[in-house]
Amino acid sequence: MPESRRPTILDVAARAGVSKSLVSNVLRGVPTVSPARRDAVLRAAEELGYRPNAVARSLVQRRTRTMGVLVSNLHNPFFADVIDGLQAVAGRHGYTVLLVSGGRDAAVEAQTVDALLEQRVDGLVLLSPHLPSAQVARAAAAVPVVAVGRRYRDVRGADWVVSDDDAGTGLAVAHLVELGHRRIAHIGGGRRAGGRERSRGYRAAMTAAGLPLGPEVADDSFTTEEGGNAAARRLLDAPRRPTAVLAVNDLAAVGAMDAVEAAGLRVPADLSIVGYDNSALAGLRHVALTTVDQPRVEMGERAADLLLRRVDGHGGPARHVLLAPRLVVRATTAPPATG
Amino acid sequence: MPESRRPTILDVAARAGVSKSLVSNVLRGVPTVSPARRDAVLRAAEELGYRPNAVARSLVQRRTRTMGVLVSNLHNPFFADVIDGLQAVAGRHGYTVLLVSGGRDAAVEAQTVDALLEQRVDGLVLLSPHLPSAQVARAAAAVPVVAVGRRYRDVRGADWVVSDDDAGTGLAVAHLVELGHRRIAHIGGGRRAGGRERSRGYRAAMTAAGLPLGPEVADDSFTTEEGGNAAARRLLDAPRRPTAVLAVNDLAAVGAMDAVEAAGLRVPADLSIVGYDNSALAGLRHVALTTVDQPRVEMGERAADLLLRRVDGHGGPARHVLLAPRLVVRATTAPPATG
DNA sequence: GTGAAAGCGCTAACAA
DNA sequence: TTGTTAGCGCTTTCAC
Repeated sequence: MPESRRPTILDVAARAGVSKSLVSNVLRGVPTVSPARRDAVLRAAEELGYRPNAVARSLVQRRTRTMGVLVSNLHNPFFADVIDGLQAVAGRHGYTVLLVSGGRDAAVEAQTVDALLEQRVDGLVLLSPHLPSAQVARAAAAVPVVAVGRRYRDVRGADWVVSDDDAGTGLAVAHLVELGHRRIAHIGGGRRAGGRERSRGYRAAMTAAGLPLGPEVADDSFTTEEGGNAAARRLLDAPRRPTAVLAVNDLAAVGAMDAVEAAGLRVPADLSIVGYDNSALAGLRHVALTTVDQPRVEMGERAADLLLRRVDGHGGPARHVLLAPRLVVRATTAPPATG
Repeated sequence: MPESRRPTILDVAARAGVSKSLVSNVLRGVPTVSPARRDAVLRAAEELGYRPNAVARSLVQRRTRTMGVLVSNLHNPFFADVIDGLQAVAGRHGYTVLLVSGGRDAAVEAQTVDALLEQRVDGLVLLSPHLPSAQVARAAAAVPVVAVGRRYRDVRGADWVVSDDDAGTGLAVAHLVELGHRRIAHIGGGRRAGGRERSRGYRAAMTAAGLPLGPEVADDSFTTEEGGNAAARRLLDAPRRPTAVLAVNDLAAVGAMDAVEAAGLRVPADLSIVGYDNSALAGLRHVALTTVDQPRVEMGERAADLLLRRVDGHGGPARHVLLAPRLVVRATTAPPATG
């Protein structure tokens, strides 16, 4: 039950028998306060259960020491690690991270950004792949903005942090090639989940290895388990069956595994499969998927760094951070069956 | 790039040639404003890119129209749905949900609650199973508090919303009994993840069905895939092998599935397995786990309802909401092998 | 060392 | 219908 009225700095001052500015000084750790008064103030605050009002402080300081974070969808496990990284750095600098979910709806997302801006967050981190550039630009006109996982090339002044998806699929292809695979199929994600970059990396790496491309299928819908399953069924129908499949993400890879097993083939003996994201799913022993890991926590840390720098008034051109992914080899890849 | 100084209501007033209270009236939709002035104000606001300062508004109104939500761990997919429910109801009432993660650390969590309280959130939703009662009581002294997924019996004034775990495992046992199982083993979660209630429900249902209890193992560590795997290996060593296993959660169930298969048995032909939570994992075709679903979204909605009621000044004794779980039958349960 | 006073950007009486 | 005024709870000069 909330008490009748919450104590203010004036109540503390009255009880300690000092002025409110003295209370403020004590609470902010100003050193030029006599020990006696300091104790009196601290005691009074304690006794009253005084809690400073950050709203009032923010108003006069014209900064809230909060960073707003917009995520489109809390179900995407990718976000959790990024936010952990964000929060670690933010906390170290006395910042609170205010997380809001856009609820996967473009209109709601725009509103949500506005709400954050009205709350006067000192900066904004965007973890929403489908926020339109115009919205981002609008936000960036008000506060520093850094996007994670998506490049906003057309927005001046927004920093971004992404991981190098081109390189990631390159890593996967290199691994398969090293195992001896030559017919490496690809399930692409269309425009979703870094689909463009990942497919491009696949092609570049195949070409670099002197291997023929394909078979390759791609669609926005292939980023789910169902989609990966459907895609894999199509690939298995190909005249010469591939010996390995590189999927756009882990979910698609798991869907593909099922299709392969349903076709009476074994993973990895008959067909190797590589995913992307190193999600919790991939790490289950029941799945044990070879996959590509994005440095999610580091992405969050770097994003927070960039934002805090801007918030502290450092200007300059937009900064872009490209982080290297890492291959995680588990049990779904092996040399191709001979013959 | 943030502009030099953000426009205030005074800037808008000056540009529109009216007083700041008139601007305030227009922006708040007060009806007694002449159309001409209204248009002038709206135009001025638009031209200046004016965005109301919620900090100032909150200060004078002594309410922020925000609800703080503490989650202990963003990786737990349980939270995402609850928050979706929370946000849906909150949004409908003009409230913004401020989500913060406690980072799985008790000290950090306490600080985080304090930060939320200093931000003067109008109410608090606790989605953190291990926050100590003392903390909750402290918070509840300042603002309305509702806990989700945990009962705080010793905290006066905190509402809570939980799902009926006793009934949930009861449902699972009933399903297995109906299939013809009589030797139903149980992997308990100790004190974690509703372990107490779930194990109690298992025993009650077994007894009610006139079946002998056990074999049963339980430990805090059995709530992970690894733990479920270890637990299942122990159960399979039992003199008379059970024909079904009820696990404390989906992760443990998946771990158990692996142990069963590693022992050369098939699920569900040789052994049925039931999980708990209906996580995304359970729904994968690769897993297709029979499990118990908690009404997560509804839990969030109810929590928001309770909180908003309190925020609107409705007092009265603490309210407790107990929601019914639901059995989701998939492919890991079947009649026991005869003989 | 301490206190008085001004003001952050807004809302909400109250006057005009 | 519109404007004036007094705060909301705090920080921050600036005197003393």
